[in-house]
Amino acid sequence: MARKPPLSPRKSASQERSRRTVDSLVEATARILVKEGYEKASTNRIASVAGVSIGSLYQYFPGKDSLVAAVVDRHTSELSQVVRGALVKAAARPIKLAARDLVATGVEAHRVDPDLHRVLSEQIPKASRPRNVLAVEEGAYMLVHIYLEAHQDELDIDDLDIATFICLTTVEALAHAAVLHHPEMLTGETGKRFVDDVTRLLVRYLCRDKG
Amino acid sequence: MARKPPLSPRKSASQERSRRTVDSLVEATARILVKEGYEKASTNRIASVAGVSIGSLYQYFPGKDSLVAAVVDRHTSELSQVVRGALVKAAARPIKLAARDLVATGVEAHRVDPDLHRVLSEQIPKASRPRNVLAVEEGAYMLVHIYLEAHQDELDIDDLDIATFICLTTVEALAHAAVLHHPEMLTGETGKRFVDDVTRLLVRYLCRDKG
Amino acid sequence: MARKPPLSPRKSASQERSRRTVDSLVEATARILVKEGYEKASTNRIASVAGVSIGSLYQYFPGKDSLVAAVVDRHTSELSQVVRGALVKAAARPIKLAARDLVATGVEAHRVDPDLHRVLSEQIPKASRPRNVLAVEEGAYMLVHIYLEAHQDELDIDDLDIATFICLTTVEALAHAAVLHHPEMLTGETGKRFVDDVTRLLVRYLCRDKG
Amino acid sequence: MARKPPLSPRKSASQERSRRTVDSLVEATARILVKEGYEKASTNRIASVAGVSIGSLYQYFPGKDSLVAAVVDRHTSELSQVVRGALVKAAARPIKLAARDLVATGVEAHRVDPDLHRVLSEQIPKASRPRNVLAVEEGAYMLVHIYLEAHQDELDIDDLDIATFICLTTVEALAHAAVLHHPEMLTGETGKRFVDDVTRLLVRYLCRDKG
DNA sequence: AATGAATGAGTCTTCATTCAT
DNA sequence: AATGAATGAAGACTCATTCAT
Repeated sequence: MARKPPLSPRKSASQERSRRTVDSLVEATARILVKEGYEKASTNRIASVAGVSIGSLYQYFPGKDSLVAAVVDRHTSELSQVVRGALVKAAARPIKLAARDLVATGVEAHRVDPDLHRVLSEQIPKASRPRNVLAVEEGAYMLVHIYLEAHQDELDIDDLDIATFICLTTVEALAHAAVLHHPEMLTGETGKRFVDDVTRLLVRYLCRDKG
Repeated sequence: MARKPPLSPRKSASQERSRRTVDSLVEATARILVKEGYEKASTNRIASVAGVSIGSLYQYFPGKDSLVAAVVDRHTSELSQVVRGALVKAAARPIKLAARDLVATGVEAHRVDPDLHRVLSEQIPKASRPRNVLAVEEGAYMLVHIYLEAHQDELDIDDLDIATFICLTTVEALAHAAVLHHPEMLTGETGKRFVDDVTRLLVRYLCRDKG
Repeated sequence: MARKPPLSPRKSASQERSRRTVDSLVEATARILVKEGYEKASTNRIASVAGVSIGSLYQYFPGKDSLVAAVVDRHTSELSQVVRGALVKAAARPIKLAARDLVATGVEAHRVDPDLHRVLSEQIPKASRPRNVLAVEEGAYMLVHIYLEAHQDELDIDDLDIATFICLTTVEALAHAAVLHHPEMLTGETGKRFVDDVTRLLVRYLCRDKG
Repeated sequence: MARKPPLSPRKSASQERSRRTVDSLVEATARILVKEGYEKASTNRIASVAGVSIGSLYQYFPGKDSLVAAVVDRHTSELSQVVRGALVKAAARPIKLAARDLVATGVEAHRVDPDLHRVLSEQIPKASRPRNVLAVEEGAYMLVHIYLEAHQDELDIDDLDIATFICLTTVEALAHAAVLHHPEMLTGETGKRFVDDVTRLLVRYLCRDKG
């Protein structure tokens, strides 16, 4: 077995055909991951599902992990779009509404492609996660941090770092667990109640007096 | 590729000598997992690190995942002892104290063997997780559920299931993230503040009026 | 133990290079079978004797038995050519001559590659025998059956099936035993006498009056 | 894997208990051979089916092949009893009857334990066949040879060796093929006709004028 | 650029056999 | 004598990766 190759693609597919090749490879990887899991995702398999020769695969990706990383990247970008926009909007609203937005956004994000999300979170060695992911997390962190800072006078908070960490971790974990393990908790009446509850969790935690 | 072997051990070593063999195998698996990760934990490697022949390994474990499962089992048992006792004690106390206990217990549990815990939670295919784990989770769920039920009149809660889910998921996630990603947040003054904050998060969420 | 892989090859080598690879694998298998027997014919051994990597072997053959089957196939095809032609010719001749042809053909067939034939008949699990073999046997059966049917009036036979079975089984067994266990019986004067005798055996059995 | 050990048992089980142990081992081997085939007959398996420790197995048998050889031996002895007696009796009768006896004996012999016989003849490397087998074959050969010699004046035979060879090989092959591959040919009316036919095959071959 | 044949290190697993108890 | 834990050589097979065409 050869040594671990780098995670980034080999060349930025400039030409049209190349782009299509790269896309089908990433797409094939995602499909295999979802339908058959990480173990079954061998490079040969991926190439064949993508309708591309194994040689070409290695023309664009230095190795298996790089493909997985590309999938993570792509998925993260999609999340990013959902999250970034929503968060920026929320930043302009008062706490109670902003909190609700944050929660809703968390759930929304986890719903982008739950099957893929599950595989990525359950089967992919965290080592393969590219900078991308961190970027999003840090972005969210900063936005929330800044928001809390700006509203500090309305809030009952000592340590902004801790508060930011708690809010984000909590929302992420609840959205994640709800979408993946208790999807029934997100539909109908219960769904509304769940979002209400999580929002209340945040608001009461953050605000000076009772919410 | 070989058929997926079952997760449960092949025979439970009765004689003294074989118990030692089994122990060193499980121990070796844990060490490799922590130091080199799931991928490196091949049966040959495990056997060699355990100072045991590969044949003996297969005498007691049908395959790699069964060994990993044994490690998870062992670790879960250790957690279990910490958690179970603490939770039962907490069950007898008023909410504010109980909440603090819950939080402390969560942090405590994650501190049992953080390195191992990290590997197990980040790299082990969920499929390898044995019944054991679920048992503990369900146990905790029940305890909390019962507690909330018993204190329902003091609380501001509509849906007990949602509340239980939120409390446990939140505490778990925060303890997990804190121990693994922000250990500095758990020491000294900040540490105290962190536990305070999380406790407050729970209490304010649960209780009727201001916390 | 690995799952029993199928007997048929994985892909039929289209390019020049791969055809050579496949050929040397089959050839190597045959050589090992003859020189060292079935047990020694491991896939690694075969690949190494063929001067081919083990990976390539598995690219074309799903497992050991598939290689053996290919050898059987190849040998059977060679036999087939000898037998088919001779039998068809014999079909046009009167009984006494046809019988002698049948016997001679049987001996001839067993002489194609006696060493290989011995191994194949003595050491190869019948399960590894491909469709091919049956085809030849059935072909011969049909030819003889039809021949006897056509000459029924000259013959002293009640049950055509039994007669066909007896003739073929007998010739096969005698040719086989003679070639493999008593080659001396097939040379010079004795050889002639042997063929005469077997022919007489058939003719007297089949014909109405004295032979 | 260790070198090929000898084929003969280690010690003649003199004591009662030893005898039972040896018997159950041979019996277990036979059962496994019949029910699961040669490949599945591992020494550990045999010992466990025999209800004997693997250590004890090696106390009595130097290796796996020795066990198989013992099974062959046992089976051959049983055949031997059937064959020897019948053949000796037949030796005192005129040709036509003797021939019929020979044929009947052949069929009878193959019916002793057809399942075991099939496995032994199809799956056991001929190398494992002990002296025993040869002894029976040679015994039969001698008896027939002597018989033909004694009746030479009634017969139409040049070469006694050839004739003996032909008779025995033919009967063996037909009985074998009939029992194993066409059992339906041995029952009822067809069964009688089959034996008649084979007898006629021999008689006409051997006798001076038409049979 | 694309192709796909070839590679071989490395994994899993079995099983005949030994030997300490 | 019996036991069964331990051994490890050997075999089957995969899959990431290279490279000649």
